[in-house]
Amino acid sequence: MIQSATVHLFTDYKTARGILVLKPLSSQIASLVEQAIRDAQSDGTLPTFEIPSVEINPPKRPEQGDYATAIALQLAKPAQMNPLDIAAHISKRLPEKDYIATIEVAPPGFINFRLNEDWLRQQVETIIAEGDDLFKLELGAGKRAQVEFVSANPTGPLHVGRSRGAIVGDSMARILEAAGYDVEREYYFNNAGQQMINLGNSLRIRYLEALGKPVNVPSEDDKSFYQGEYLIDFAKDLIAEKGDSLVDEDWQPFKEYAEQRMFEWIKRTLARVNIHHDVFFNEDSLYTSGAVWDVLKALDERGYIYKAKEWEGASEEEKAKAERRKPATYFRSSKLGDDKDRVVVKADDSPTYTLPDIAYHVNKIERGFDVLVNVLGADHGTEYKVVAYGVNALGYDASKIHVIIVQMVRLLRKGQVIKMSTRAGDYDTLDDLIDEINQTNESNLIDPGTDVVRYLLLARSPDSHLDFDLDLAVTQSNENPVYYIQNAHVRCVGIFRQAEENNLNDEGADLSLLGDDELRFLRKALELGEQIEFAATTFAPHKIAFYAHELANTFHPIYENVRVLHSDVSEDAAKARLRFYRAAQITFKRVLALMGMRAPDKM
RNA sequence: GCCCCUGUAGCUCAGUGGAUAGAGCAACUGUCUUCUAAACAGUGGGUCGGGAGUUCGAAUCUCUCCAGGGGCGCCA
Repeated sequence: MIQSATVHLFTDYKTARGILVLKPLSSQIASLVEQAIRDAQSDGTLPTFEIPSVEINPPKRPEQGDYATAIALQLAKPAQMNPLDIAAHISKRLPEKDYIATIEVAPPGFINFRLNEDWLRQQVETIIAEGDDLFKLELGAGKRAQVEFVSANPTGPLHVGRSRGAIVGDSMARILEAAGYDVEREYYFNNAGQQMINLGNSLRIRYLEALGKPVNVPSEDDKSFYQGEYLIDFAKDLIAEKGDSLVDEDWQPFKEYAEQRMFEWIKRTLARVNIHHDVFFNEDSLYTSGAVWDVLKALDERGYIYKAKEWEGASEEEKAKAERRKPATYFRSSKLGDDKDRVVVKADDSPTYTLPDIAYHVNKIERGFDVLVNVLGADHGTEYKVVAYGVNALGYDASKIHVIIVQMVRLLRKGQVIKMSTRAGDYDTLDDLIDEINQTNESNLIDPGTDVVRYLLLARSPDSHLDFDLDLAVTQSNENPVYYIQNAHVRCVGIFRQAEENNLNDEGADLSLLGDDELRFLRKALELGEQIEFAATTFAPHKIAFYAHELANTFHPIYENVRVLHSDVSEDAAKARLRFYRAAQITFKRVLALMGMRAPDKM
């Protein structure tokens, strides 16, 4: 009964590379409805008007079917007709499809679709056939996307605040991959600025201090000194390597050493949470290539550049001060809608961050990506705005750039907020956080805290401020959604482990033996396509985290009811159920992978 | 003062202009000799911050007010 079952969802959709791709049911139904409206228009039943995009969603109540649309209600005004009549006209023109059992019109004008249950049962085979590529969509097939995220300068270890953007960015990349895009992950950094010189100087001080040389260790008030203890460790390692041979050197060799160590550390931390960048883009290359000055020249040619000593709104004192200075170079962004003009070249002829940032985004666009995603922290909120003005001013299309602004993370321990600041040294690193979760976890997983961190930092709208509750993160019970989801996968694997001992397999399973419980799960599992599509097109990776929880929430009650290895379950039923759990396992594995999490076999 | 984000159940949060606003946790009551109880079943819980508007229909869109967070540098 398993033969020929895998064709239904993806018959029409193959990419150039020959990979099978699925199309979400809601999109398929939406095209049917759209066509039906067009048909009704061309035979004169409906007047001519522009058809809005047809939204198909699973309704809240099961008696309203599996999918529903309110399109007839929306068309009431342009068509100047009763919505119920419109719905009737549309549903009459909908073609028969193997996956649809019934189409009903419900007042005040909804069209409700119910899936064919035989077809639904056969999707067990589709899911198994798709495996790790389950619901790889055609949406981005043949297109390239780039996600830029983390982009922290190597001045300190990755702290929790930055980690949110890291997790969100990588999850976004995974979702775009699932949507069919060819995805590049990029990390933009600068190792040439004042911050890095400060880092070199700070390490030099720690180095001299460790050697017992007379040196003043700056206080916490000194913003140019990095207080972090890690520099004391670096200094010791440096002495072990080079002895006291560097005592007469300036900041330079110290900067190089610190940078290299710091980057290793950041990359190691990122690798721990399953994040790997394809490209590390150094801001400095925009200077050596001349791109920065090209941008300035191009802006100037378009009349967006002027020189001035002061800015509007300066106090008398500031004006007096400015009189004695050389003029700075301004970008006339206010002409494009900005609140004020921005300095792009300082009086000392060095550019501010704005100019290379514009050059960088121009560079990204010129590399030919179809979609660019930029994950930024809330403290950089205005930055992208200025960059977009600059990119547009140069005649490029800034609308290709999608910015995800992630709001702040606060770390809570026993209800108390823990302050985080890289420079002051009282930072809380992502490594520390993971280690703390690991310490209280009794599972056999390696580094279990990484999955907890990935989920908890993802499962919130980026627009929402995030309180990371450490007390919740370390609980190993149903309070913790991470284990709730992973446990669903563990339970599936457990069945197969046991089935093997009992010499039971799922070959030749008769899927018609699957009942309502299994159907409920399959309906939810088939929503994954829509979830991926929605998360990818609205740049909202947190959707997948919520969906994962809903899927587990559908699964666990079924697991209680639908037993495989009970004595009162017939062998045929057991085979069919085993086949079903194989599909369930694949679905959970896929969803966890989309979030960069592991699908453990045991916990 | 200006800009951005947030305000939904006791707590933490979902919610795409549509049908009776959802989930988890917490609280209470039950369920393991059978594939992991890190689970399941059940109960209670709401002026969707306030007000006005647009709409056949608003938690969702507009305006306004209130509260919290972030940003307003010739730092990045």
